[in-house]
Amino acid sequence: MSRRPTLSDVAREAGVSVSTASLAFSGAGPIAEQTRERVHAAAATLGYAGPNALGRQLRSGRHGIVGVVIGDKVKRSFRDPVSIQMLDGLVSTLSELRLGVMLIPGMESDEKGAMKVDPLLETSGMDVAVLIWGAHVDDPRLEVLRRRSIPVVIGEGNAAPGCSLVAIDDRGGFAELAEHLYGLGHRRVANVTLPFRMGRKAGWIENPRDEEIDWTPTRNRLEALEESRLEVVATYETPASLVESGADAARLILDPARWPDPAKRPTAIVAQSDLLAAGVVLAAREMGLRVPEDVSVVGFDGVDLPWLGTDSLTTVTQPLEAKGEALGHAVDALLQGRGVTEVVLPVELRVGTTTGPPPAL
Amino acid sequence: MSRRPTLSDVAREAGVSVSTASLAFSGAGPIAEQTRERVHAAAATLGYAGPNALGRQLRSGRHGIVGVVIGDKVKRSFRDPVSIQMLDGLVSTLSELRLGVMLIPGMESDEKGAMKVDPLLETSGMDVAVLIWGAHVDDPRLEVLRRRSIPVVIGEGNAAPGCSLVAIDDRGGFAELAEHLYGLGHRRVANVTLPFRMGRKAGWIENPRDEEIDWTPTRNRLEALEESRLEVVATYETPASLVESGADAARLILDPARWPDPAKRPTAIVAQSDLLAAGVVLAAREMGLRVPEDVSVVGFDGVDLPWLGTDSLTTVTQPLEAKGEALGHAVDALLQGRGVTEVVLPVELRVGTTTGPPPAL
DNA sequence: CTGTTAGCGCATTCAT
DNA sequence: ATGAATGCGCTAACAG
Repeated sequence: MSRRPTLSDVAREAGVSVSTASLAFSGAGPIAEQTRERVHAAAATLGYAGPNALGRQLRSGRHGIVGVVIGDKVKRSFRDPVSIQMLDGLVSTLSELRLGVMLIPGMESDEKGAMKVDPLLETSGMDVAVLIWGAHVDDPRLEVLRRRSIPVVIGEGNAAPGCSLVAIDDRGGFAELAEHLYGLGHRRVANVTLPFRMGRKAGWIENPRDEEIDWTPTRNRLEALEESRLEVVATYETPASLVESGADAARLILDPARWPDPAKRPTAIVAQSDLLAAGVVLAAREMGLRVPEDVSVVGFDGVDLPWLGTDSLTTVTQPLEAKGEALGHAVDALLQGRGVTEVVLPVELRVGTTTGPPPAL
Repeated sequence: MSRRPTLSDVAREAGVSVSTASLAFSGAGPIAEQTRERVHAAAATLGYAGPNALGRQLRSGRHGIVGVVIGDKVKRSFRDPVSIQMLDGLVSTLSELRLGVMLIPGMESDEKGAMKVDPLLETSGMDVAVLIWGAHVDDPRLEVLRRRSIPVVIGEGNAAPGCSLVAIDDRGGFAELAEHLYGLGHRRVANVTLPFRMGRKAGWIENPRDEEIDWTPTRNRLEALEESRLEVVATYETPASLVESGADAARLILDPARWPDPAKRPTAIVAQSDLLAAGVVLAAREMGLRVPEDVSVVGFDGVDLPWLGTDSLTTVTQPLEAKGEALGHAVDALLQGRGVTEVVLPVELRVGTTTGPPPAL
């Protein structure tokens, strides 16, 4: 027999019924030790490697797979250590629940620029989907998932009806960051933001209040800063949380030509992520400015930036692995029928070496 | 009816047989346009979202899943852009083949330090497994996969019997790198290597030839350097391809106290990866040395290091995405029954700003 | 403790 | 062009 042996082959070889053989592997019922051994022996002689996953899955109605929608190409999504650490927590947690993580790029813009949902999301089998970077309004991915009745956990995004949510207190974090700067004596700051929504280009934002901000972290962090005691004298939107983008923004913001009146120039730059902030620091140095003597810089996330050398960013740390674990627990709750859950995780201000009092005029 | 509708529900609603309804969705047979529409209409009224993946999978014997074994925790594996870019090519290629990628951490050392294969690898359903960072001798993961008769594609590792392989010409690349340095006038170099095998600590290697090197990239690159016209005056093994590890190594290598006779000190540092090389550059600067005036540095991989500023590493670029695609094609070949394949991808020397003539004595 | 029976949802024969 | 029948591999009820 050249085909892969099945449970019934093993049962026949061991001289027992299929259901008994099944019990010998699953242990989900009473079985004589002797019988069990006989079945395993038969399995060994036949080279049977245990119950076939497909059969078990069909029977149980479970795929054992959680689709993780990263929302972009892998290399773009995972250039950011934030995603990776979160994914780490998620994978570990789900692995213990015997659930595998399937990566789904999520959405691609085709030639005409139209958004196309990844075919994997349309057809591939999964028990739950996790949108780690949230959903936007009228998100076509959410529609697909709803049509397929696949329950959804959203990380760090707009709460969507019927979806579980794991968020962080980024408003609170940004408020603390602002207070820290205010306390040091800063009054005027520039803001380097994350993208407002999908497919944005870099550029100045004249009036942030007039913009439609589809991406929750961006909106929360921006609003928290606007509501602080600091005056935001310039806002620059970046297309992605990348060092280069932060550096580009800083080069423009710190250009002396932009501030004919030194009394109006910002004394600190608030970046919405650590990668952006790192770019700001590098660009500032490149321009001959000292951080924090000439300009203070703050970020958000609390990721390790080993190449920043001896500096450490003043930032707000978010519990990335815990966020991944929380996503995993939300998945579990859904699968256990415990329904939709919502969690907001705390963040913490971490003062580093990139902030200090503003320079004297 | 509160349970999810099945194909037979749709068939009944449309007044056709199940097999006809199946054809209406798969298109794998002749069907009247009218009937097809009727079935789809019935599906719409019932809220049927297309054939259930589980049923189809059991029928076809295919999971539609490729297990990608990353060999460590996600955050450690993916701190390296090399893995990520490769994964990107792999995911894109497989996505077009309607195959999902399941992430498998692979192996963990338990409390006692014993290696334990990830349970997902033991039980989770997958059509093919990809070991992106190769296999070692007597790799327990390979044993598990062989027992389960899951075909295997190995990236960048030792060829294992019965497994497909996608490798790069890193020997050739390192030979070119060495020639480049030799041509500039260098004679003595220090070598900062990748780990020799799993679970290694950082440290000097007295005699590399005496060491058992379980990891192919490390071995290839090391041997190619040893076989070059350069004299390797010091070899330092790092525990991982990280900026910090490179910096640690460089601090020791460049310590003047180590080289009482300046005629013997290395004039260039050869790192086995770009991340290591970047760490070397940063540490050298920190120690007040100019690169390349005081010491030349080369790396390997050709990844983007935006935070290196205006410098660009002299390195060998490997086609990372193409490697991922090649892994995907190897998977496809296996699935199509085209059998085991082996590919070696070319690499290319890219001269940057971190190499120059050695300093005059 | 073990065997019998009955599906899980679907795609594929083979008839008609 | 459509329908009836079969089985992919397994597990859960139930009967013994």
